[in-house]
Amino acid sequence: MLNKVRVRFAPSPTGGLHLGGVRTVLYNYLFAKKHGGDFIVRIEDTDQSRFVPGAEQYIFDCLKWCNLEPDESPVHGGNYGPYRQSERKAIYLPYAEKLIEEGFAYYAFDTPEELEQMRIDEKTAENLSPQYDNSIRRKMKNSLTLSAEKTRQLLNAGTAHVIRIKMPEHETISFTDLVHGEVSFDSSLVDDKVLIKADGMPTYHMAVVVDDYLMQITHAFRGEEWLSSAPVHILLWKYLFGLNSMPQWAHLPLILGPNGKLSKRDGAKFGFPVYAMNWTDPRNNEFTEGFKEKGFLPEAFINLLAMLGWNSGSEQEIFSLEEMIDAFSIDRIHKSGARFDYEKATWFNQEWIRKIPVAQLTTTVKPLLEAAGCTITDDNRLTSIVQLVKDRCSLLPDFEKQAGYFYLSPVKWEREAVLPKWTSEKPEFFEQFCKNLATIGNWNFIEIETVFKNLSTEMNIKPGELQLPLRVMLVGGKYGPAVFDIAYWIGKEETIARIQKALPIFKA
RNA sequence: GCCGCGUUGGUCAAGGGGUUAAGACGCCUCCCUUUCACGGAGGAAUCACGGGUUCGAAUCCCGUACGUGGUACCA
Repeated sequence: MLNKVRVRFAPSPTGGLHLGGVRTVLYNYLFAKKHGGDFIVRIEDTDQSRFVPGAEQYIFDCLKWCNLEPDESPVHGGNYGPYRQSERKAIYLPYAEKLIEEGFAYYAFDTPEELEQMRIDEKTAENLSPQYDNSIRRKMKNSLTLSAEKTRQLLNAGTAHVIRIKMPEHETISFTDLVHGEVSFDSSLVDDKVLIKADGMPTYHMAVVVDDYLMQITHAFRGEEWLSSAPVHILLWKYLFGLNSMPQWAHLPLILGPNGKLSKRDGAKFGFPVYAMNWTDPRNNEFTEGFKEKGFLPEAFINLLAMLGWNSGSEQEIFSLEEMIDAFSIDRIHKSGARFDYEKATWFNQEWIRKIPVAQLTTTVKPLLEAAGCTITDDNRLTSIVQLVKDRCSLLPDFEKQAGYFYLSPVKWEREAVLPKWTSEKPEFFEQFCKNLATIGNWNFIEIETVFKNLSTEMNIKPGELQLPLRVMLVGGKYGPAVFDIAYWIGKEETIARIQKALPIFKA
């Protein structure tokens, strides 16, 4: 590659950041870093009616959480700004006017009502959604059908108008997509897309081309939903800047939900997140859950996303960001959409909980436990506890159950779990056990176990029949690591206290 | 409807003319553990369909079906 690699993620700040969006960011980022290039975030806020306050900040918060920081953006700065299209409004019109001069575009004065009427009038069984294309445009009110004088008149009078591209007739437009290979379209089947809207803002089509050129983008990754409008972009590049400077396109496969395209509805319906972080729409207070708050580690989140539509060709599935950068290549991106599997997603998280350094894990788990009511005064003790239980957790909130009882005495017990084996000599055992525990000088799990085993031998009760009741008394249920480890970390007094507190409830 | 893109177990996928068609998630059985996990050993389950081309097709070609995206002064 001759030029420095420059890629961009271009979201419109209209709501939460979707799984697919984050994956697009990730592939951009991986490719840029792999080739020593720049990753740019450009905000595509050309639709003022869809502007949502806070959405832009939210996007940057998500990128930060994922550790996918841009090199250039409205908040990170850069030499190709401004990075918000709304702030670039004045840039686009001259290019559109140039297209008109050269006969590649035209003014159109049709009102929204007239367009709607056209769609009704022209609709037939063979043409369910009529487009403003080469067959229709000669029936409409535009600078192609109006005299030059009339057009000038309308323009001077400030008549509302748009600028549309004039799609050529029967021309095959083809290009090589980095993911799909050769793709071609018949130009007469593509409509005359609006380039500049009546409010003077460019549409996406105009803005991507001009901005990608001005920002010297070399590779353009975007979702496959854009593939159908690629011919418009190709033509614009050809007319405006020449095909030689056009970025290489890579249309990424879609991420699908349990049935069809993945939507935030699916998340609500099936109980998994689809946004990177929690998002509340300020317009209607509609809340959508995020992976972060659901208890995913960012390392796991980007890892699982990377594997949805790409793989390294090896059997490796767990990748750190650095490993992904190293292994990434566009030619191993799949052509077909991938269905998102929440079970597998949680497996990735489980793997990452085990993989990241325990100190780092502890830092993220601590506030969770505190929020659940645990008072944590000794970080070293917490670290040991996290180490002890982390194999049992696949989502961060699992730590509340698996580590909470080290701080909070159980308030209810799974009596049913022990009742079947709860014979009359058991209470006797535990009362004596408490007395014996009290005599232990050096409180460690070997001592505790020894005392336990000795007494069970003495009373002729199988230790196995005693362990489960002990566990339930200490933690409240059938879970957690080895019982004697638990007793050790709870401490002598607390262990005895918990047994004595639970005993009457089991007797009843 | 029209146009584009796609189709390997339930899901993610390797493989791209000759393979017993990898591996992972999930599921099932067993071992370990008298908790739950982790770990270990097994198991069930796949090339959408129909035609070609070829000695030979999951792999190449053509149809069909299905899925998916687009068909806005939204991105």
